[in-house]
Amino acid sequence: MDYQSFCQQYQPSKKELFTQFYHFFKDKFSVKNERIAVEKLATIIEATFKLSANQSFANMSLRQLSKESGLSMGGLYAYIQNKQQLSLFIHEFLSYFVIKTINQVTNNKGCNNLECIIKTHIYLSELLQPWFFFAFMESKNLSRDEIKAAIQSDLLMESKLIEVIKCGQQEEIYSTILKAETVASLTKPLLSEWYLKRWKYKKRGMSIDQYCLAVMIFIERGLSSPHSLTELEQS
Amino acid sequence: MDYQSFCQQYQPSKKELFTQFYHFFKDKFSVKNERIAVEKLATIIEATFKLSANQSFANMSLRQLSKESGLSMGGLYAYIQNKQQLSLFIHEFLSYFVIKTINQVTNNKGCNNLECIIKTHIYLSELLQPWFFFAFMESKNLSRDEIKAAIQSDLLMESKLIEVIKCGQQEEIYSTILKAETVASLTKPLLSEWYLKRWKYKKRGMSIDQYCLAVMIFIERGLSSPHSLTELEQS
DNA sequence: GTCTATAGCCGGATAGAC
DNA sequence: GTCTATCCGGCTATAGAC
Repeated sequence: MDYQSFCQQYQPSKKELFTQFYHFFKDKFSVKNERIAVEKLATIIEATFKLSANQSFANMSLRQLSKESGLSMGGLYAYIQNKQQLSLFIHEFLSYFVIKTINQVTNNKGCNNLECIIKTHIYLSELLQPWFFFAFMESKNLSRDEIKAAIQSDLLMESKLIEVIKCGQQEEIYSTILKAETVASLTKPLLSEWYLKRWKYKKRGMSIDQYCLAVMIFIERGLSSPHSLTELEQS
Repeated sequence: MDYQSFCQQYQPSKKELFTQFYHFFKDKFSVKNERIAVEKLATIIEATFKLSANQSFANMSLRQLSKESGLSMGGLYAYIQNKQQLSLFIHEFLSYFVIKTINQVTNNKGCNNLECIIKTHIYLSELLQPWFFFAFMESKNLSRDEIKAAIQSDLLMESKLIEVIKCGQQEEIYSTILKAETVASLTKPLLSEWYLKRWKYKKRGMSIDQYCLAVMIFIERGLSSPHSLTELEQS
């Protein structure tokens, strides 16, 4: 699986994405016309990403947002009840969407190896980079309960990693110098790195698949037992 | 070198730290009595860390800060010219302090190996965890020029890493599958992970030296050339 | 050096016309 | 559905007493 083939199967168009978004929170919007709502929501969310990427969500005023999105202040409030809810919407939908996609991928492909899980996460974070970036940066401002909900997709990813690693360790494909939990924990920041510092790698001319490869080399080697290392080196 | 010995040599007391802080910005404070200023600055900065850890610097009001630090609103303004400057002070001093310490360590010890550089960074980030956390989270709100300045310690670290890795590659101790720049880039998020998620590892009972060991295993293996891998495994 | 009191502004949110 | 106009609270920052 490479990025291109992943996209063909799982990349939603902007319209598809925000249609799902609309239906996920349907009853919360006073705007009932789906066609209009989907379009405006896309504008609002994207403007939010743009503005809070430079400053931060807290520093973004709704006046700025209204200007950037082309809606009036009043118009904005047809889509959100208050500012905080806007942030919440983003967190909750991302969490839902990530979990859904991860489950899809792992089920469909019978893909239960490290490489597949890691690539799925990196590819997803590429497709939804502003979402991931926002969720990472603004997670602090959620209330306890909201954090719990938003963290689920993170936990799912981590548990999938641990599961696969433990499995490999039992089959003695992987070394047990490091606990599965430790490897999983060290893997996660390598996944975040891609969407947090994407500009850096783009600038350097590193493609997403090259990045995945580098991460895989790191992890596979960190996990490799002595007799498998020589093979790895040759491949 | 372990954490304890690092502390003995480099850990500043709170008083020492904020005395340096005071002198670094001396002319900016209207309070001239050093004894008083150092003490109050410590209170203010620590209150800032506490408050912006839960919310964010942007969401922290100066009223909250005045309550938390025990100074009145007016009193605060003897130490800062405005809110933004408070954030700037933290970034600038941290950058200065990190660069200073890294240079000290690498010079004193003739410590020019990967392990030493990585440990230095992780140990430092432990000593100054709130500073590092703050700098990471609030870096977005700096202006372009300020970012450049604050990023210097980051660059220094990265260039030191690259240098050492390239050196090892030339001596054929390290493999060249991955470019030195790539390994350095993948290493940095592993360093940040410790101060960003410290509670997680504390809770799990993982000590800082255990964490360093795990990171070193990851990286050394990612870099190891085939003939050195077997040795590594046995050690 | 530090406080209280207050100026002045800006941001979130709402009412009501269209 | 969307806009304009406006309210009101809270924020940063300052003036001036002690």
